[in-house]
Amino acid sequence: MGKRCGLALHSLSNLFPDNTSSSSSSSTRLNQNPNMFHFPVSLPCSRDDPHDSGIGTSSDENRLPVDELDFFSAATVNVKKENFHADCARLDVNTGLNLLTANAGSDQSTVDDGVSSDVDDKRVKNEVAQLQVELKRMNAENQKLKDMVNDVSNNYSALQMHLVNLMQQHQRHEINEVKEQEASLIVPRQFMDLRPSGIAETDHEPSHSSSEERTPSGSPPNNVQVTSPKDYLKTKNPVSQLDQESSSFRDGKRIGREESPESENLGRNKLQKMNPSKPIDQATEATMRKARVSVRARSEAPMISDGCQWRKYGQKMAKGNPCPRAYYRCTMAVGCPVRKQVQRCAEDRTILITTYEGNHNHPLPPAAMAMASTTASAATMLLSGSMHSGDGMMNPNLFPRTMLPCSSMATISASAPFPTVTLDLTHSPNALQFQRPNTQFHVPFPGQPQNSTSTSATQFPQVFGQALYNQSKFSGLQLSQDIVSSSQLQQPQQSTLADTVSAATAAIANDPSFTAALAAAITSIIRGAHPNSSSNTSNNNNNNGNTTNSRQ
DNA sequence: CGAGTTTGACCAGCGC
DNA sequence: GCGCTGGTCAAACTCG
Repeated sequence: MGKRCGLALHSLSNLFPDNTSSSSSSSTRLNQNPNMFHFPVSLPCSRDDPHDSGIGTSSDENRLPVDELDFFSAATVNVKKENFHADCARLDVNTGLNLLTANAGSDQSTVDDGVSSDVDDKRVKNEVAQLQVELKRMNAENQKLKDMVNDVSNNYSALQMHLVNLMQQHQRHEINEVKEQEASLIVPRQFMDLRPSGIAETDHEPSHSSSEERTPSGSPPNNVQVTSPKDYLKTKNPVSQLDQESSSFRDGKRIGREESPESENLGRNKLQKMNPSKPIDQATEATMRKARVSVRARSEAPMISDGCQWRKYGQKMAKGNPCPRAYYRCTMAVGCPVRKQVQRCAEDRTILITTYEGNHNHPLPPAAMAMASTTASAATMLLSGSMHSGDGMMNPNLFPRTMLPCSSMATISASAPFPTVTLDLTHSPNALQFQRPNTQFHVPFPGQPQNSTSTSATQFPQVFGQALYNQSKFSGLQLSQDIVSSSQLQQPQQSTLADTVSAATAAIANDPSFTAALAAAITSIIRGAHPNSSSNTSNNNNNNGNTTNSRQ
C-alpha cells in the first residue's frame, strides 16, 4: 500500500538502494526538467558504487549525476507534492494502478475520504508520516550526495594538478639529462618553459625581450600567445648549486606573492619567507597558478561578460598604453584566487584584452563554466607543454614559423614574465585569409609529435565551427544562423578560420552571453589539436568540456 | 548600510 | 643605490 502511494517518491527512491519500485514516467519527467542545474562533475562512483548497482541500471546513461542533485530543486519538489496529493486523493480507490491519470484533480475523492472509515484515515496519516520521514531521509542523503560531488570535484582538481606536477618532474629529469649532453647547444628558451625556478636553468642570457607588455606592438598580433617565465626564473647570482637553489626560492617567493596574493597564499608566501627550503612542488604549483590566458576581442563594453562576478581592486596606468589597466578578482567565493586584468589595446582601443590568471576554487554558474574551462584548459595545455619543451616543436625558432603563418589563433611573445596563452579574436577575415599560407597548419602545441597531428588551415575552421556548434548545443545558447553559417558548418570545404573567428568576434560584440559558447569552442579546438591536453582534460570533455571549472 | 569602485600609497623585482 | 614598473592594499568615496 505504501509502496503504491508514493509514486513520485518512488521515482526518487530509485536513487537509493533500499527502494525497489520504480516509475519510469516520473523519472522521465524529472530528467526532462529544463531548469536542471548541471554540475560538470562526473562521479566515478555512479557506476562503481555498489549502492548503485541495482538502481535503475538500465537508465544510467540517461541519468546524469547532476540529475540526482536536482531532485531537491523547487520544481522537482513541486512535482513530488503534486503527485503526492494526487495519490492520497486516490487512496479510497486502492487500485494502485495508473495513478497518474486517476482523479488527480478531483475534489470528489477528498470528500469521499471524509466519509470513509477511520481506518482509512489512519492509514492515510500513517502513510503521510511515513512519506515525510522518507522525504527527510532523502533530503539528508541528497545532501550527502552533494557533498560527495564537491569532494569528487575537489579531488579531481587536486589529482589533475598533481598529475601535471608529476609529469613536469618527469620531464625535468629528461631535460636535465639532455642538458648534460647538449648544454652548449641549447638555444635560449623562449616558449613554454614552465619549469619551476628551482629547476630552470640559471645561466641563460636574458632573452631579447624587454619588460614591454606581452601584447606585441607594431605588428599584427597572432592568436595564441605563449610566453616563457624564463626571464623571471633566472637567478641573479648563480654562485653555487645551493645558491642557485636558494635564489630560485627567492624567485619562487615572488611567484607566490604575485600570483595569488590572497590571504591564503599570502600566508603561504610568508611561510616561504620564513622557510627558504621551499619544496620544489610548491614552486611547480606556483608556476602552474602563474599561467595566464589572455583573450583579445573587439568590444565596446568595458568588460567582457564571462559569467563570473568580479570586483575591481586596482587600476594602473601601464607603460606605453594610455588606457589604464584594471585589476579584478573573482568574488564568487571567498578566497578565490582567480584574477583578471582588463585593458584596451594601445594600438586599437576597440580591442579589449582580458587576461585571466588562476583557477576557480568554487562551483561556477553555467554561464561562467565555458570561459573558466577555456582558461583552465589553455593553462593546462600551456603547462603540459612545458613537459615537452625539449622537442623540436618548442624550439623558439621553429615555433613562430610554424605558428605565425596561420596567424589564426596564436600569438607568441617571449617578453611576458608569465606563461600566457592569448586567444585573439580580433583578426579581420581578409587579413587572415591574406596571411594564411597554403602549407599545412601545424598546431604546435607542446607534447604533440610534430608529425602526429596536424590540422590544415582549411580544416581548422571546420573544427572551430563544429566545436562552436557542439558547445552551443550543450550550453543551451542559441546560435544565430549568421554565426552558424559564418562558422562554415554548412560549407566546410570553403570555410576559413578567419570567417569563423570574425563571426565569433561579432557574436561577442552583439551578445556577450555568447562568450561562453565561444570560449568552450576554443577549448574544444585546443583539446582537439593537442592530444596531451585533451587527455589531461578528458574527463572534462566527457561532460561537455566543462568539468574544469571544478579545479578553478 | 553594505557592496563595489576609486585612488594614492606601498612593496618587490628589475635594469642601469 | 636609485628609479621605474607592475601589482596589490586599503582608506575614502559612491551607489543602490
